[in-house]
Amino acid sequence: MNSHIERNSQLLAWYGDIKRLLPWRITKDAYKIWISEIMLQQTRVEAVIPYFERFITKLPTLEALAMVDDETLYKLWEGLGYYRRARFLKEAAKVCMDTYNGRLPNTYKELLTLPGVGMYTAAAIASIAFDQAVPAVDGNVLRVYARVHVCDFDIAKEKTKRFVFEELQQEVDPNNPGDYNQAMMELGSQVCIGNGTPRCNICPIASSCSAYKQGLQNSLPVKSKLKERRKQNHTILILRKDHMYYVHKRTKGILMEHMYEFMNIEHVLKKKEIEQLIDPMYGIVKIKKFTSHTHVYSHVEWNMQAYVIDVKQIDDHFVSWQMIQEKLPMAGAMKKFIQEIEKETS
DNA sequence: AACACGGGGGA
DNA sequence: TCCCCAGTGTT
Repeated sequence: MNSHIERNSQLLAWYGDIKRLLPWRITKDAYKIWISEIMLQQTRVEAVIPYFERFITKLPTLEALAMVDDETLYKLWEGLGYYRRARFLKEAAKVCMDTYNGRLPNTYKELLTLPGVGMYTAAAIASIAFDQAVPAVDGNVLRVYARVHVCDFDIAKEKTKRFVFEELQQEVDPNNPGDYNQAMMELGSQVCIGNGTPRCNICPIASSCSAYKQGLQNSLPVKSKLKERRKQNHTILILRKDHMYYVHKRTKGILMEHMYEFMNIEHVLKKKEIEQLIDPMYGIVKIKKFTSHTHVYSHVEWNMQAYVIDVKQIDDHFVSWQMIQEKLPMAGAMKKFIQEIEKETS
C-alpha cells in the first residue's frame, strides 16, 4: 500500500505554506542545525530562539565550541535546563575536531555515536543537513503516528518509539526527508496537538487519518503517567558583606551539577541552628528571614526558605554581584531570590 | 525497562 | 493543577 505517498504530498504542501522562518531553518550549516536540535530536546521553539541566537553569536563554529571554557558555556545555557546537554555539546565538538576533520559527521550512524545525540537528533541532523532519509521520531511524531494509524501502543515506552521508527522508515519522503521530518513535527505542535483538542478541522491530512475517521482523535495517543515527584525542604542562606555574596559550585553527579548557588541546606533549619552553623565561620552581624519559593524539577520539588545574613568576614567563596550576573552560571532555583535582592538593593 | 535530568507554557 | 515539550544516557 502506498497511501502514505498522497498523505506526504498533502503534508509537504501544507508545510510549504505555513512554515515558520526559524533561525535554524534559514541555513544548511550542520553545526547550527545540530546546536538547534540539542537545544530543542524537551524544550519549546519559543524558549530556544533567544538562546540559539546568543549561542551562535558567541560560538559560531565547531572549533570555538570545542575550546570554550566551561563557565562561559554554562552561562550561555543558564535557564534553558538539562545542563548536561551543554557538556555533551562541547564533548562532541572535541570528537568532531579530533576524528572528523573538524566537521560534523554526515551520516545517521556516525552522528549517533556523538554524546548527547540519540535516535531523534541523529535523524534530524542527517535529514535536515545531509538529506538522508531517516525518520526523526519525537513526541510530536509519535502522537501524529498514533492518530493517523490508530495505534494504541503506549508512546512512553521505548519499544513503541523503535516500532514507530521502523514504520516511518517506510514513509519518510526520500526526496525531501528534512522537510518531511520538520513537517511532521510542525503538524504535531501546531495542529495534531498533545495538550488540548486536536485541530482536525484545519489538518491537511485529516482525510487519511484513521483516528479522525473513527472519531478517536481525543483518546489517542495512549501514554502512561509519570512517577510522582518527591518533595524536599531546603534552607537557602544568602551570606553577604558589602556587595560580595557567598556562592559555591554544586558538586558533580547531582542535580544541576556545574551550576552555582547560594548556601543550600537540604532540610529545614531553625534560626538558632543557622546561627550555630554560620557564626563561628563568618561572624553574624544580622540575620533576616527572607522569602520562600518552590522550584519544580521533573522528578523532585524544592520548597525553599531563604535567609539573608550579613557577615563580618568573607573567604574565597564570596564573589561580587556583577560576577553572579555576568559570569557565573547560577542554578535556576536561585533566580527568584536573585531578582528580589536586585530589586531590594537598587 | 525504569529513572534522572529543567524549566516554562497552555488548558 | 496537570500535561506537554524537536530526548538522552545510565542503571
